[in-house]
Amino acid sequence: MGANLRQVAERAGVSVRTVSNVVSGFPLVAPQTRERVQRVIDELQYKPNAAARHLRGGRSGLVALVLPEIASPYFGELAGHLADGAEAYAWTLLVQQTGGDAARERELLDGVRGQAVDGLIMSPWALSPGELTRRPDSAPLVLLGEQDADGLLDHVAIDNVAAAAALTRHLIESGRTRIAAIGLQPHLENGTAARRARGYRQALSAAGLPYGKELELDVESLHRADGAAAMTRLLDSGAEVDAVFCFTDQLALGAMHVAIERGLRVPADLAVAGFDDIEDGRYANPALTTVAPDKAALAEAALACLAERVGRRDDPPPARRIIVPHRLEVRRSAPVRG
Amino acid sequence: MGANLRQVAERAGVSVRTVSNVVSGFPLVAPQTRERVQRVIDELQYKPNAAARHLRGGRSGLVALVLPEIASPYFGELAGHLADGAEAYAWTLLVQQTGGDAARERELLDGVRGQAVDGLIMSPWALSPGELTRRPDSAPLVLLGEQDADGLLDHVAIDNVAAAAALTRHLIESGRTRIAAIGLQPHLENGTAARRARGYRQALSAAGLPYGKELELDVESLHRADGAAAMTRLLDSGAEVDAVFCFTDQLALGAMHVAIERGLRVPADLAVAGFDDIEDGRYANPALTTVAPDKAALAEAALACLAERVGRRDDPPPARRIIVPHRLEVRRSAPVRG
DNA sequence: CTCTCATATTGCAACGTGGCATGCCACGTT
DNA sequence: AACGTGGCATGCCACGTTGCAATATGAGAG
Repeated sequence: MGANLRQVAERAGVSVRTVSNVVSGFPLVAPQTRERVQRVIDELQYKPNAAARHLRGGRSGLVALVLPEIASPYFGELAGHLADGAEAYAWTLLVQQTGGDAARERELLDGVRGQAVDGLIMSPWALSPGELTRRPDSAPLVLLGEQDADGLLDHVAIDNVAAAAALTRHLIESGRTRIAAIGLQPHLENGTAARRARGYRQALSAAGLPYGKELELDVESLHRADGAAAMTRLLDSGAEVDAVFCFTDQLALGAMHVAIERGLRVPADLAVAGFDDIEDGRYANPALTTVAPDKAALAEAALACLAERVGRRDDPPPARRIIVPHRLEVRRSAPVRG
Repeated sequence: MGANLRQVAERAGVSVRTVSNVVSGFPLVAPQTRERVQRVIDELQYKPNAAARHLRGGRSGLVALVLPEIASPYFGELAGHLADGAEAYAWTLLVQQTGGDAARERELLDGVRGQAVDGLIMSPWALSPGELTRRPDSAPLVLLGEQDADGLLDHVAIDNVAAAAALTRHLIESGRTRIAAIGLQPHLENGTAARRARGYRQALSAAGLPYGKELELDVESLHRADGAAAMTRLLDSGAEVDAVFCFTDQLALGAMHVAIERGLRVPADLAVAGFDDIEDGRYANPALTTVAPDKAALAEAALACLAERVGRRDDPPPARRIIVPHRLEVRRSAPVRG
């Protein structure tokens, strides 16, 4: 165990309180006292005790990141930005995986580690907006991804409908007419897939192109294997397609892998596009066309939003819906002219 | 704020201590008392206060995972396993990124968040074995990756020399004779790259094949971009090669991307192999041959090792070197016969 | 009816910190 | 010389929990 305030105080010949004042930067300390105390602090390598500070002050300096899976590249990259950004707020990030399980999401929502966090940043999958809203007064919460709980909970996201529509338009403009979608998740409350599907259909419909059940493939989860399985189903179904819009890059990479293994040329025979702009997509063969959310901005906005809410617990600001920018990344898998 | 022990005690008409006994499962509590207290606990939704427990008991229930970059797929997957496994020990994982920076590694090694963690699991890059060993009596530490600090610090790893040699032998057996290596990091204290290089050279030398500076490419860091840059250098150098062994899958994916963009056929013209078995490699085009460390075992071993050390702080066990299994994953990028 | 013993419950103290209120001293003013 | 002022330092307490030791209760034996 390291030294505590009392030991520093005894050694410096001052009271515990004075040492505390020095440590916390309280101005009314005589320069020479401050210096003497500081010397003893350095000598004994005193480090403030986080537990005591937390108990006394009610702040732990911890923020929980609650997400389905940290191993997923999108969340991994986001977590990286969040961990970096958290430093500016003197926060440390704590990772909690839900696996997309409703019970686990509920449990973590109610209280991560017995309320020991200052706030939560959560990417909900299985929980409905209603359940997200109906929660006891525990730590402040900021959601990642658009939520229907608009006006009730803070959330930070990109405009999924617009982004999906833009990407679909890009496929149409490049000459594709039979465009399938992979990644619908009707079993999840998380509305992200539904929003991307809406943008996809809007764009097709605006261009007078067909869409319908045979071109829309559900997935259980968002791993590459799910994308691969969906692509297999699509190809086996005999449906005529010249482009596939996958709702995440991981799905797209799995789908593209199967297409290539089956002898299809990407993009000549089949254009493939994804969503998320994960690093893998950039170096895939061919490189993956995708929607690139500004992840750094997403992370920064989530932290700033949470910080504001934590700072004003007595006088809570109204719930905010923060939309961060995205851009289309056109790469070889679905080029401008294909 | 939630209810505390005192409030539960008053309401249940017992002492604070008895409520504590109920909560902690102390056996000497009369069944009906236990039941009555439990009812009040449920009523008030009492949740133990983590800060107070931490202050009183000295255990925070937190374990810091200190690594270069959480967004890197290998570390992301490992973190996923660690977070899952941590639950069995009632631990929560806390993520700290170093970016491979020596100063940052040193700082985190000395004390993450003012000693507020029960232990550290760290993947050092820039710190020398000496510096790792020479540290004050802070939280127990388990290192990921082989370390020269053998006998002084716990570490959990695979046998890098053997794995690299096995992979190189596989390339040789598949008929390759000019085998390059991408991924040496002479500027880092972390000996992993050096170990893989040693295995690579051993296998080449045993087969009577050439190796040397022109076939060994340094990288600054381990991103796909570094692999891509190294491959560009290699191809531009005019060196004759028919296989490339990259010391991580990320490097391999970057390298393979460049090779394919340059019109090389993988594996016909150039076999590419990686190391780590990240999910991207499995679905790359072509799928990446690699060394697959047993990441779940790695995580489990690290946690078990740390748990033992935390449990016996007064009577510390001798430092352990734990080697977990790996296997060769032969895929299309470097098949058996190519 | 008392003594013993096991079971059940309790009060006290302490973990290290920071808010609050107060004490002390020196210095300048009346 | 007495008084007020402001800078500086301090003691006490509470945050919520658990280890320790002590006490209350009831059953069974002598």
